[in-house]
Amino acid sequence: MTRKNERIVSPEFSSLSASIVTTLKDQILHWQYPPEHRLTEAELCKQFNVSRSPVREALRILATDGFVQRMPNRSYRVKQHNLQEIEELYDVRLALELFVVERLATRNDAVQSDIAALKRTWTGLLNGSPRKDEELARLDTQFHETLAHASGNKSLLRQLRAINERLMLFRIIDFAKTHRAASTCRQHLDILKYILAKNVAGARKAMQKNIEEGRNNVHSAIKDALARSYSM
Amino acid sequence: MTRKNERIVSPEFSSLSASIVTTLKDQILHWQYPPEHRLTEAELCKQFNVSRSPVREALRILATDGFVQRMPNRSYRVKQHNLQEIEELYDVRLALELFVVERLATRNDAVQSDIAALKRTWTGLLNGSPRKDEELARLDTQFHETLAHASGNKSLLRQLRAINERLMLFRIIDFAKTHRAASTCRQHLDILKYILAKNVAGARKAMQKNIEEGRNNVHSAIKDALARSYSM
DNA sequence: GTACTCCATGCTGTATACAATGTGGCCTCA
DNA sequence: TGAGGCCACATTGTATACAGCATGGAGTAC
Repeated sequence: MTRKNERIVSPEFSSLSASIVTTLKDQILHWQYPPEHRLTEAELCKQFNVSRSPVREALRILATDGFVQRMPNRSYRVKQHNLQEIEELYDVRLALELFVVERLATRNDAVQSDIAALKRTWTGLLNGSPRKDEELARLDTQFHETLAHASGNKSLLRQLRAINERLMLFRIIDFAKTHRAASTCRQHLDILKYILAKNVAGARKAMQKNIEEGRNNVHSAIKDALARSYSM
Repeated sequence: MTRKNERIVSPEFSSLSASIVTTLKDQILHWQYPPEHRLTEAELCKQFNVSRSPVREALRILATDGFVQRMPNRSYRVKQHNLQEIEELYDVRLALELFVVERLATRNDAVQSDIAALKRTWTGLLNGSPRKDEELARLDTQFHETLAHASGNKSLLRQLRAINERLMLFRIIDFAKTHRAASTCRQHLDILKYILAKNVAGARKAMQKNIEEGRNNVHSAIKDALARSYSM
């Protein structure tokens, strides 16, 4: 039996807004709201059974994280990522991650354990049973973020995380492509190999290939989707 | 004669919080508040003669922009950038800007006018009369952001701007170094030269040298400052 | 003198009331 | 019939009241 004023929000969060943020992010990522959907404060107040203060705060956070678009003195709307923006984010990833592998291949001080763990994981994935798209997308994200972590630059890692959060939607599309899983495994193992061999140029090339393949998959998938929606 | 309830905030901002944000940023950048200084909402309410709502919003924005540090359920404090964080930010700059010059040197489509304008500006600065540190820091920032703009990646430009905002304090330190102005001019002109010559490796090297010199200046200046403050 | 408890205080977190702004529809007038 | 002005409504911006958490100091036991 639910009491009238019971909170919908998960208890593991100290503040209401933080909980609202994660819930909304999750809902947006799972297409619960269509792009361009209008979000009003009052509506969310009812949905979460809280007052406007935490809802407002959550919306501001979502806006800076790029999940919703704020229109001053009007409402918010679920952000529609256009093709160009996605390409741009993939390029920023490229910039950051090429730097990461270069750093790792140049001075690999205390990161050997991280690299070794990744090697085990992705060798296992290459030979193991197939996984769900969403899980692969998550593991792929984890691979790239682990490398960034190993580079020791916390600021860079934070930026990369923010980008990956926004791209998660499209990474899932990426892994819907057949054979993408196997090719990702091989590419990831390549990257690790070059890092361990301290081959900077090779590591950069391997990383570039990996990211560009993802970008191309997403690009064509979205163009197909647009073409289909126009023809309807 | 000031009326009792007159606003201190500038009128060019639609919202109070936006005005508070820029004012506080400016004050923090000009050492109005010492690092670690505690900022309470009530105090700022009095200072700006507004209620807690816009002040709270402003503080959240400043926290995500890295100017203040939020301590949940406690107050905020003016962020003290330690040496490691600054180094990290310089590395993120490096990652982004190496990508930018590579892009510019590879496919320089419609950016010729931007590049040419920068060339004029910095040739003039090399031969012209000396400028103030703060103005040089501003011009330097502008140089790097113009290149990012010319690369056409709006997301990357936004990230770079955010970083530069945080680093402005230290860029001014950088240009306090004698001869830094002249060497910056030469390095900037070098970068432009290699871009126009479509020499990717040269452009990358030149950009790296320029950024690293700034980083080293800041590094030694801060270490000196710390040493002095410990000996007092 | 030290460590522990408890409470007062200051501050943020949340709720709600009021002000201001933008939008859409209706009405009027040419 | 079409354009422009005006008003009502929906929604955000701002102010304020109340709740709850965190800290530090007084007081007490040992």
